[in-house]
Amino acid sequence: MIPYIQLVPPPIQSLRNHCASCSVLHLCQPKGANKSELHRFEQIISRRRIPRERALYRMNDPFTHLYLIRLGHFKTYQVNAGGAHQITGFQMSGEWMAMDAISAEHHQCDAVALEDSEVCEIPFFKLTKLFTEMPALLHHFHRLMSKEIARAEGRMLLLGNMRAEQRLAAFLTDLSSRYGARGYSSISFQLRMTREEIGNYLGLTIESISRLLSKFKKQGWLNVENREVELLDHASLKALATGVEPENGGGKFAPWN
Amino acid sequence: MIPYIQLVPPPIQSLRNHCASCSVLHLCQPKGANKSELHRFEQIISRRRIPRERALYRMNDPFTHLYLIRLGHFKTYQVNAGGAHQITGFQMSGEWMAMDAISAEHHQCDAVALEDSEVCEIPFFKLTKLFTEMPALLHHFHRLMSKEIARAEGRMLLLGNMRAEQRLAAFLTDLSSRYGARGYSSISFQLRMTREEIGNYLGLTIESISRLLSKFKKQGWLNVENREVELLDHASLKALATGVEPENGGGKFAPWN
DNA sequence: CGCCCCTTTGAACCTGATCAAACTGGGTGG
DNA sequence: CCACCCAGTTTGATCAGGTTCAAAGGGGCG
Repeated sequence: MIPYIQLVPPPIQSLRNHCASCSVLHLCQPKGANKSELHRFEQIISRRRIPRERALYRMNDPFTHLYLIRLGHFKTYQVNAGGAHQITGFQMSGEWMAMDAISAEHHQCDAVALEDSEVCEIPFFKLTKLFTEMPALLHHFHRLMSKEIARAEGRMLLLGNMRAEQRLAAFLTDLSSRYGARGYSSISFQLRMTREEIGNYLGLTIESISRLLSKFKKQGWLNVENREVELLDHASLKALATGVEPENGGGKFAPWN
Repeated sequence: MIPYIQLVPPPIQSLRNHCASCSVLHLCQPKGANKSELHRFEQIISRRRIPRERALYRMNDPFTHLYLIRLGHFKTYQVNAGGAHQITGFQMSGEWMAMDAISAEHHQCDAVALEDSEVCEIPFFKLTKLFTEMPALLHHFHRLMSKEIARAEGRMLLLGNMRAEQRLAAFLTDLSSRYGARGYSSISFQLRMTREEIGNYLGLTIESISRLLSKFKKQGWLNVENREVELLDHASLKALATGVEPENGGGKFAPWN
């Protein structure tokens, strides 16, 4: 286990009740939420710090809370009967976790912090009570869940249809746009995960990821040094990711063309 | 386009307002829904027939309704910029569709009937109004959406982790259990989709599907004749699907073992 | 009966996996 | 301070699963 600096937990007071000034408020709450609504929300939530490599929850844990990442990055992965891992997602600030657990009432995957992180912990039962009085919040919640389904469908397209190059390009442009949406640079960012984790996420091996990064670098599409990435030719990466191949229009997996 | 028998639309009366006797009521409504609740639900829905090969909705159509399949089978698929298709799911009676469209307010995929089918059409806006008065229905709806996310994650594991054999075994055992849950035989059923569609769904080619079916047949695990399937050794298929390989415990993509 | 689509089967090929080894950078201990 | 260590990464060589290309074999419907 890699050593890391254990954060000293601050007094609990400083970790509560500051929704109005929260940096991910716009992702957590619907537009136009008023003060009294925020206040109600504040009363049911609590904040929690998760050190790097630590699990927020594990598969089969009973489901009680939803989580919203305030700060940091997580990975979620499933483990099958044979012990093989599959990373189902990398989550960053403003993104929700554990919505897949509502149905079975226990968690469907492990959620592990990729760096020291902080989450908002939202008791699902209490949240549903709020829904009856705050229809805008309910609708917002439905959109969030729906988005999660749509996102998963996009990954099916990636894993079922794309070749290795396309997968990595899609991965990088996805990260890029998500950082952009958070006000960070969309062309220069740091990978929070290892090559191995990227490979697992994309259904490829670590060697393939390494080779592809070298290839993209050689083609002048990006710079990469350790975990520091700089996208130099976003257009080419995006074109590759969206399946618009210069050579032939379609790619090998396009039986209906 | 394959010709099909166009059903003569029955009088609209016979297609409405029979929730209490609906064969998929238990999948549509929460347990213990009472008569008055059912009646309210009946008032907002309508039934609709979709002939084979016809689309229920198409990608980018504006989202207005959710759909519940009463009878028949559908496939949903996305098309990327390069024209490549990816089938994201095969849906059967009692399953919901279009929950991925709530967020973007337009459909994320095409939904096409694999045979003459009948759906329940549920106006989403009116449904949300019911939620405020019927909390059990709301919770049921949340479980449905959550289940959809969990199902998608399962497919990620399949597409990212499993080899061809495992994918097909997982596909067959999944169908088996779903038919079983509907009161049909779980060992003998008819495939509603072509080999090509199965291949696309599993990220494989039609030739691979054909070869694998032949192989399974040769191993005595199943009988298959055209679209008629009979599972003879469900246990072996299940073991293969869940990643418990007899040779080595884990499979090639298990870097953390 | 004959067409057409779907499917099966065979052979060659290729992408990405596997196996192997060297390299890197940061942390540790002498 | 430097040698060492270790995990993560890069790069090379070989291998193989699954695709691609090709052609023949049904089955259903006109």
